[in-house]
Amino acid sequence: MPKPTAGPPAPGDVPPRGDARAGQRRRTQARILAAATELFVATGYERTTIRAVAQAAGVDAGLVMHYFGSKQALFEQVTRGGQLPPAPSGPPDQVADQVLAQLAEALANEPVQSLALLRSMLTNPEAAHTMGEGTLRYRNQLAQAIDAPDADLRAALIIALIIGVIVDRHLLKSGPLNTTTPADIIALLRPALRTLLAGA
Amino acid sequence: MPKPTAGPPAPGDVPPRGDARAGQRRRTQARILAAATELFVATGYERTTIRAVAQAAGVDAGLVMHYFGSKQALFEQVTRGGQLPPAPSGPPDQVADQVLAQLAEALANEPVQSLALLRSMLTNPEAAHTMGEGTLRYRNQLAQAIDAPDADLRAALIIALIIGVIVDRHLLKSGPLNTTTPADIIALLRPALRTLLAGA
DNA sequence: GTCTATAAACCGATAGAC
DNA sequence: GTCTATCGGTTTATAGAC
Repeated sequence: MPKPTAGPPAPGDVPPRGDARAGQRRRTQARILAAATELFVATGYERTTIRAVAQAAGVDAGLVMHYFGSKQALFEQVTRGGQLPPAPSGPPDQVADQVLAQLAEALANEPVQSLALLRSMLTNPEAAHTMGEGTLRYRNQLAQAIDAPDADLRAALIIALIIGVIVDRHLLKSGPLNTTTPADIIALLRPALRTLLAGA
Repeated sequence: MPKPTAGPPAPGDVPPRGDARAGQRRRTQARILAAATELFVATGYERTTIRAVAQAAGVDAGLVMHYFGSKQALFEQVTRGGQLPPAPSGPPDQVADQVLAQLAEALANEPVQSLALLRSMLTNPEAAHTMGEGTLRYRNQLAQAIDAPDADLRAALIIALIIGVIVDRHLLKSGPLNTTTPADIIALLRPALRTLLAGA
């Protein structure tokens, strides 16, 4: 069956004036982007094909290329905006609560842009590089809130813990971490985080 | 240059008796396995090609298939034997030290079989499944050493922390975690681990 | 025991019809 | 604005020569 004809042409539609065309284009682009996000998060960069994205969005593969230029550019569009939270600051006492609040938020609502990056960070060089830049920024600001000679190392361990927890819950999904409420998780993590933040 | 002729034929060699052939075969298989391990660890399952493995081992691509049957079977051969440490037990007080000792060992010497699995666990279903089985076993035994109603969750968080640290050090390699001695790392981790293990 | 040749499938990307 | 057709490249895997 070479012609599923899903959606976009809309046989009995209004005559396409300039505005209607632009609107149609925006909506189709958004549908492609949503489908690409879902597939990149689910299977990673390498296993996600332009053809599969097009099929999931109900359009042709050529159209995806026409709108986004290349597979790499499409991936960058998906992961753009997946920036980490504004980075905690202030007195060391409050930093723990801020970090835990951000983690709880990430555990409750799936941050799809970040998940697309996380899924491919071990196998795609571009994803690894983008992730590295993001964590570097976050780590530096986190280290400033730690009053200890090994603040950098402590910040790095905190980030490793956070990434491990998020990966387990949203990506690996194997174990108790994805059936437990965020509140229960951060309650157990609070004392551990305190020991890593306690510099002075 | 279609004929690098690297190694195996050995022009002026002894006439291949039965034993010599078997020895040659074993050595060639070992070379292929070593090359495959290196590439799987470095770039993951999808980006590692049979052709690249063959070239790195100095043999032909057809020979790799002849010996191992398929790419998937080759990957299983590489990751087999990558079993986790015997799992800690005993009084809760000693468990922390045992886990930290195992982690220090994994941080010092790269456990290549485990690293091959870790590299591909987010993008390859088989790798994810094998990892899931391994961590399930380890988590159950670890939970038995924790005297608390939420022992399973605590064990899962400990594993998430360990995986996060190992991934950062050996795979991502971005940050202070891969330039710090294992002793310094586990020294910072000990108090955090204690809070996660403290059930009673 | 090792390699050559090739099959069969799939990919990203391009050019152009409608 | 959307789709058809296709090119050129790469992959795993097989069959068979030496």
